[in-house]
Amino acid sequence: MIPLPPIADRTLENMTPMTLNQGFPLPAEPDADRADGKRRDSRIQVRNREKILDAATEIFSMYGYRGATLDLIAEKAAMSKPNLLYYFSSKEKLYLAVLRDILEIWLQPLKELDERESPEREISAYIDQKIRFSQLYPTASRVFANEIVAGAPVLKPVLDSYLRDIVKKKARVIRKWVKRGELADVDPYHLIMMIWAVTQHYADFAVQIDSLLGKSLDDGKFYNQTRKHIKRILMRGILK
Amino acid sequence: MIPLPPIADRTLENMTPMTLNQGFPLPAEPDADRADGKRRDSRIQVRNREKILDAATEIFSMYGYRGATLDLIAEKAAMSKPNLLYYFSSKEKLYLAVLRDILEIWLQPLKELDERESPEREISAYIDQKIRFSQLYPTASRVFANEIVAGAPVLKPVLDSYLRDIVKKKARVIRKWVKRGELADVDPYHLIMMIWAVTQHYADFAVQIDSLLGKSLDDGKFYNQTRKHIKRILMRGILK
DNA sequence: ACTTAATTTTATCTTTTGGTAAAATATATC
DNA sequence: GATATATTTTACCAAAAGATAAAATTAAGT
Repeated sequence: MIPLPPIADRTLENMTPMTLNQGFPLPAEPDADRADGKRRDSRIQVRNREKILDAATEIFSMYGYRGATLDLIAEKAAMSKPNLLYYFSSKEKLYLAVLRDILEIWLQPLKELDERESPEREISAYIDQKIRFSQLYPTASRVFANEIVAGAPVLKPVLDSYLRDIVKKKARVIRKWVKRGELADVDPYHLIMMIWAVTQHYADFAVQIDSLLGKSLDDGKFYNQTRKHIKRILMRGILK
Repeated sequence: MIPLPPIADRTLENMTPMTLNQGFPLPAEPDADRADGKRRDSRIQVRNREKILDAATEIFSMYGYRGATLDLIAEKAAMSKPNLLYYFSSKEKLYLAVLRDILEIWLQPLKELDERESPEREISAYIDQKIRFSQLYPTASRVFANEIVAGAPVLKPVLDSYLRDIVKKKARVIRKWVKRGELADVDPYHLIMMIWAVTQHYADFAVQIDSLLGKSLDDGKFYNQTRKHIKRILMRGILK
């Protein structure tokens, strides 16, 4: 579970160290609300929280944190705004919940680069995972994109610590492959960035892809074509 | 000059064909305001419009259209809100003006792929242009990213027509190279998408890059390293 | 069935936000 | 330097948006 700090609106002076640093890392409490002894997760509770999170993910993915409104989210969740606020006591808490869910899946594929295997196999599998994520969770990817483009007001600490460490480890593995002569002399960090950029692009800029190619990753054929094409070029580019 | 339609908030029902289609293409009047016979572009006029456009670009780049507020923009432009509205009579008009400026530069590097030259030279130069754009106009790139991620409510028609045509032409050139055997058998569209994805990534996700690598394209050394690295991998990947 | 707790709705409040009106100030032209 | 015009400021407004209170309704436990 990745801990998330309170939102800091990095707006000129508004960006006090307080809001950004204090409280991080956090107790990592999934739904900070109602930590009392009451029974939760009733059928209705679970269903509605999920409905809200889904709706919120979609709205946040389109408009980012600031651009999204509880009215829009409530409408999409087919629910009154006060009712929504009954489940998530503030817009900020809702956003954090959404981000937490996304991070959980988003950080997963990173955890599997095995230096004992061939780079060909491992990197290929990694690309597969990333493009698969873009296919399965395009809206989640866009929420993430919005957050980063906005300057990562919430996720900055996560990028600076958690993600940074993971990437560092993976870079080490890649560097080892290079040293062993199994890979061309590539910079591990840039390679990882390239893979991220290309795979996420198909989710984040789906509208543009659709306008220009008339296709989306939903289309199984297009998905496979894209996947193979990316891999072909990248693998040719980095293998010895 | 690229014509821009009125903004359509693609929010559920709100997306009437009216707001989206009608009025496009537009008379392509740069600043739709004050088309009367009064003299414009006084020294002060020019300076303030520029100050506002700069501030607006920065705020829109962080928060997108919906998330940006005139108060924030006015503050960044060191100007009162009503004064800002004196120069751009609505948030929407201001956003359109910003987008117009961005499109103008953004669409430029696309116009130069010469099939009579070698793909090596041409594509290499193209990548250079794109990454250069990311270095010079990172905020502009993020405004664009926000607009696309949001579903391109304004730019959709431009993507569907203008950009589509340009890309189609360029794809033809690439395909010709492939047929001539000067390039590996790559899909032109995917190749273009890959180049866009990778080069824009360094501008759009600059915060993430900074967190993970501690660098930005502002740093000349890093810029060149990035540029060369991207080109090395991509060119190896596509050349015969 | 009855009681208690959980959920939903209605009404409302405050702040923010896009935008206007009109007065005040500065700038330019003669 | 007077006059007209352009620019800026001050004071507002109405609608949107985040949030709360309390009443009304529904579901659960006995």
